[in-house]
Amino acid sequence: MPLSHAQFRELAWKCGLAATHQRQIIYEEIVAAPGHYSAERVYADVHKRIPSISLATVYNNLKLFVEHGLLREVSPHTSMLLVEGNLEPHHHLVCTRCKKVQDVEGDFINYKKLSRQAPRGFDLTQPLVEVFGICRRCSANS
Amino acid sequence: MPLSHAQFRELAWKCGLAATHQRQIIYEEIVAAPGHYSAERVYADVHKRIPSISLATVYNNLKLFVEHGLLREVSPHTSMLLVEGNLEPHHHLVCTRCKKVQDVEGDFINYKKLSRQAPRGFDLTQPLVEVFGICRRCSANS
DNA sequence: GAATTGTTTGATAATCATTCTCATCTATCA
DNA sequence: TGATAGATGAGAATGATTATCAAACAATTC
Repeated sequence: MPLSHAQFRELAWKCGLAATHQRQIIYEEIVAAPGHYSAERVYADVHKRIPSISLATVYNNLKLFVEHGLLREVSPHTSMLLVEGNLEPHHHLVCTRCKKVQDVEGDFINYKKLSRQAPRGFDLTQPLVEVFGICRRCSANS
Repeated sequence: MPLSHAQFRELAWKCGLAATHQRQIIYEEIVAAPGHYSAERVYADVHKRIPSISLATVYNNLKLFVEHGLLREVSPHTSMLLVEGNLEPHHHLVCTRCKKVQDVEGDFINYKKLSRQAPRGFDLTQPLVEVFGICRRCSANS
């Protein structure tokens, strides 16, 4: 999904972010294919196109993109930053053993009940759910 | 909930773990009151009773207890190890901003649908669910 | 209850993802 | 053009966790 610089500039503009070359390449690499991307992975990919890129720049911009809603953080709770470009509502299945994350459709949740059970004031306008279990491969090896 | 050494020995016995003094105190400190305990917190509490305890020992034993089902890991996905003694089925509400975790009753999930939607082979026999949102305090400050 | 054997402990070093620092660079506007 | 704010790159710093390893201990056997 190669964006024109103008297109990216407009996107960044809406968020009040400067449309730098590094930002555009970082964004492109993530949006190019669906999936969950670690900072290291993004760094490796972007490094092929901008050899002088710094890992800190990747981290800075991933966090900025997430803050501004251009990317989604796969799990706001995880030990490793993972981002995804898929902004459609969906949830995640996480393997307790190997920590791998897979997407799952979300209509197994009764939102009415959930918000009734949540403490007053807890904002669930865009609830994101992570379901833990054991993936096929890990349950085979045990 | 002070356990006799004999009681703790029996508990450890079932898991094939030696009933050391350190282990008993660590376990007692967590089971004494409901709540989510970080390794540092447990270390601080246990340190009052066993000043020579090492942080590594706390980590080792928390992980062993979790492996053997004596404690539950609050989030298998988090950057900080948190454990709880509450083994009753329940789920967690996590604030995306401040990362604080609260308990929530679990019957907002349609397990039938969930397992239909999960990929074949994904083991959901004891699903643990984390729901992300924004806690009252954080949504007030924004 | 002493000897033996394997496990556990404590101190500390190592690891690893992430964040910080700061000098340099870049873009944009006055 | 020069000034100003923001972005970048290199590497050091951080902080939670893990690894290492000698010394201490628990459990089993005699």
